[in-house]
Amino acid sequence: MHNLTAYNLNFEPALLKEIEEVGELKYFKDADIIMDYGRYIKIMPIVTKGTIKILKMDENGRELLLYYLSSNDTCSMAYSCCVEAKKSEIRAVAEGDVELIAIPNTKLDEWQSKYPSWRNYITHSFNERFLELLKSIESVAFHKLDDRLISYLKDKQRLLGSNVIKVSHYQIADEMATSRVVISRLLKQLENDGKILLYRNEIKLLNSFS
Amino acid sequence: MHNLTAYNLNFEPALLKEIEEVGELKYFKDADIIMDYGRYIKIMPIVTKGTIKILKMDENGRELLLYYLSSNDTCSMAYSCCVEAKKSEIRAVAEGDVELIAIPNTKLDEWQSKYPSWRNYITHSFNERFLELLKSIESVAFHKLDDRLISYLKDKQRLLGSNVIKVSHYQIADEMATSRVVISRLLKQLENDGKILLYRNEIKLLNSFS
DNA sequence: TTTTCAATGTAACTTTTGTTACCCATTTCT
DNA sequence: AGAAATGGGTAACAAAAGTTACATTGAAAA
Repeated sequence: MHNLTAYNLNFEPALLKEIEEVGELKYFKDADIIMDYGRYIKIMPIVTKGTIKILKMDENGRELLLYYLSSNDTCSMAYSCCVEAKKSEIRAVAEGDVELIAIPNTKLDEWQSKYPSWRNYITHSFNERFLELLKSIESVAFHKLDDRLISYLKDKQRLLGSNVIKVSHYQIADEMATSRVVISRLLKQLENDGKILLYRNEIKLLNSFS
Repeated sequence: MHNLTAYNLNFEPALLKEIEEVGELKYFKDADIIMDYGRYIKIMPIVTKGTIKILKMDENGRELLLYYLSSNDTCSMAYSCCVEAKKSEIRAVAEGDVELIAIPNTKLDEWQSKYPSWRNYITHSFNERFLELLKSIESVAFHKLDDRLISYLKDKQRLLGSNVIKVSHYQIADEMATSRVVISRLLKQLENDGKILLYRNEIKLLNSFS
């Protein structure tokens, strides 16, 4: 029913059966906050449909988009928070409709001892998230805003599978932890360079963009 | 002999025995590169003495200090690289003399199924490293250089257990991915504010610093 | 339709950071 | 000792990013 095999996770039948039994399907809609700063987490999510964005916030309320989770992904933060009963340091927000399987924290360690495929999955997830954080650090530490903006737009493009990105300058500024004026300025520059077209709440990436 | 119990790791006796058997003690001296970009990793280190710094490098050769590993810590990157046979994305460098136990990659998964304390240790390590990366991102994304420099100095202070930090402006600039002139300028400002004293290859943090 | 509001454009200015260039002092090498 | 290398101070300038302020435009609500 949850049909995780379809997504190439290669879980053992016995594990799939257990997931069927204890995993609870949950649904979220655009902009729903799935996980938040300082909140305790009692379930580990496995995303089955849609996209979740993971954000880090500073004391002054500015945010930074770290990475996206999509089908088959899980949140490593959630895993260790569950197992160690710690508070979340990040915020997870639904981008569009999201479906996920919620695994109760009581099962996580148990499955680690029983199922090699579960161990693989957890290790693999941690590694992927780790690499994404490294990419994120690289972006912020080594690249200027114009480059980062281009990366941001490319990520959106890949994620949406479309050259038309429906987003306001405010949203971009938020997710990149800068101000709207700066983003507008850089976007206008990209438009002047013939790489994008700007409309209200919409950016169109031209062929010359990539 | 390796005496890991002394460090509060709470491994089961049977696991300690296995570590005694297969773990190999390795020694490094200041500035030795323990792990490097693009290199395959076949062992997982558990630090028993000294400090290791973990760095990320960009295409142009600039580096950024991510965090330190000290006694009882392990490198999560190493763990997943071992298990998944992937190349390292980071560089690990000894700060002073370092002793570590090298665990062969063949044991990592096996112990996960056999020893709850090993699972705890791995999960805990991943979480700690994850949180350090988040701190690192927060620093670079949300804070200005002067704040970051103060954090840098505080970290060194804590690590060395001393108010006297033996380091050149060049080194600081390297680890913070900026230029020497900028660091000298900011340090001089801190000195003028009466927070530090500057000498050749040495910075003394005054009481008013913290 | 008129009003209201959110989204964007843009100028002018400040602050922060990076760069270049050249200085002097100390240490190390020959 | 003299030469060379390293570490640090500082000025002057350039580039990048942040800030403030205000105008314009399009969309939605009254």
